[in-house]
Amino acid sequence: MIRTRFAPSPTGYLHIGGVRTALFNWLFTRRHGGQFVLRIDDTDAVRNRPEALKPILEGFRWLGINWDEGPEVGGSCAPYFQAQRQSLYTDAALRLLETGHAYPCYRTKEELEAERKDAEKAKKSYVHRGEHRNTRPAECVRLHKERATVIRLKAPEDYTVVVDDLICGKVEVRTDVIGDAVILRADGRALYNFATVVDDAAMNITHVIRAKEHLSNTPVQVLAYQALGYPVPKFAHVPVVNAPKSKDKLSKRKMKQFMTPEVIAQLRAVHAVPTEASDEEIKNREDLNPATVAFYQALGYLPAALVNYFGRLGWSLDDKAEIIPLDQMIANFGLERVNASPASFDPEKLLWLAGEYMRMLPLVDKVNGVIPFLRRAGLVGDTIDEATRSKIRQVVDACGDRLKIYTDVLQYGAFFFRDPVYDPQAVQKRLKKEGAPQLLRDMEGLLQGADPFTATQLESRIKDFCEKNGVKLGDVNHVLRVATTGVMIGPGVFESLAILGKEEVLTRVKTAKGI
RNA sequence: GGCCCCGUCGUCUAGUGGCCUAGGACACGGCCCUUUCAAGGCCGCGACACGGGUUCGAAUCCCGUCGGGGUCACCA
Repeated sequence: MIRTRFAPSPTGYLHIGGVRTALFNWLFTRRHGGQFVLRIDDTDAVRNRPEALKPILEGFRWLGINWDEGPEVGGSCAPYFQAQRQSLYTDAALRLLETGHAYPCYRTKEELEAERKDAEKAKKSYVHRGEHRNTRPAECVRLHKERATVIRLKAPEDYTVVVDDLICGKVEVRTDVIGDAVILRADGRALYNFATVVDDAAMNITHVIRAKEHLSNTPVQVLAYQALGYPVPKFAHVPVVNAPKSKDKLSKRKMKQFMTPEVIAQLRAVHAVPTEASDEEIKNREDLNPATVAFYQALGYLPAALVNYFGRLGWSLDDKAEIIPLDQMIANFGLERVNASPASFDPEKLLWLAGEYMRMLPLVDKVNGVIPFLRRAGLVGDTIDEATRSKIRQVVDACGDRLKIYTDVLQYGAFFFRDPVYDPQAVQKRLKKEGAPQLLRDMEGLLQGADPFTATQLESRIKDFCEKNGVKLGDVNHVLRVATTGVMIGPGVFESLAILGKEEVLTRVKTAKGI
């Protein structure tokens, strides 16, 4: 039985890099009918707030990445919070002390710092070897009982650790460059490197699929497995995700740089943030940063598109496939086809994919999907009656392929739900043009006489008008569009007029004449 | 600095010695379609980091150089 895990720390948001790693774990597990475990790495008590876990779980749920064991679902290896598993780490460390695989170390920070500097000066690896390395186990235990201190793992001498990585290949490291790593702090708390080993072993994890930055730590972890007498799992280190158009890691520490004025403007435009929020406040919203999943959710991306995109980032099915439905991805995902080199996150390709997924979505689903975003923007009320739903359906239909993400409905169709906001540029270009007022007067009559007030009826009448008067259809439509919608872009004019209805259209034309 | 990993169009990738004058996708440019904007169709731009080998033949194998990243914590 294949078992994998993902161990996020509760940061308050689901980072894109992490999602990609988690997705690879999940795909691999589902492909092989295994079990996927979510374990919460909450040992950093200062940084972790309990409520900071929720957004992460919600993010996974939204994407459809479900876990077989972990928070809220439980499992036979509970608890799934590392802060609650401390005794396991202590026991394991004590056992290592007793079996002669570990020893207490009383070196001060200053002494260690000096050692490190010497090593650097000598251009050698810094490898710490404590004075109690060769002290007898019983004596080590006694020493530690007498005065609790740091416990170090004893790296065997003259030995080569071999990590047979499923993505990176065989990596060999000699123990003479591996220091005796601290596994337990002086206050008794375990270090990450040790806690993961103990947990992964206790949870019977067979495949450790994690980010590349852990590759260098793996040899010392392998040593820990061996000292503990545990079977060593298979490792697969997936390359990091780089920032857009860059070779730098998409770092959690540099998230603010993605909150550009454009991004902030976009969040405002779709009402993803309170209107009264300042730019600075928005910039600090880690939960809405473009490096997080929630950002794309707030913009109305389809989760399936995100999954497809991240699945394709660093992994490929063949030489052609871009749109890969989930079932196909699960059926074909394999670590052999994961690229060993880093991949940059490309928001533009993601948007394209989002559009492709939106296009495939049935109209009913689009309508349901768009409603919360219309509501958030204050364009529809809490309850949607049949007439409103029907109107939304017409609007979404008229938007057609323009709708790539749900919030696009705001850009292309807001004027269907409120009075037009006249764009000065559009007014200048279309309504202030010579002949425009006369054209609008002509249109009033034409629109008045249109019956039924449908797109096809309007189209034939307007085309007829153009022919008789020797005007270009484009010129008429531009004026009509700006007069009734306030802007220069949007769905087809005929469809738009029909959706607005005769009465509303005439009102708007009248208003436009007065500008 | 030591150690480890990586290096094909701007980006995601195909490629495992001959099918490669390197294929696909996003982006970009042009044209067509067209009532705007999207979408669509066609065309185009554009890469094997560099230098040595091995071989009849190398993007693919070996060595070196350069470049990028990671890691060397009582962080995760």
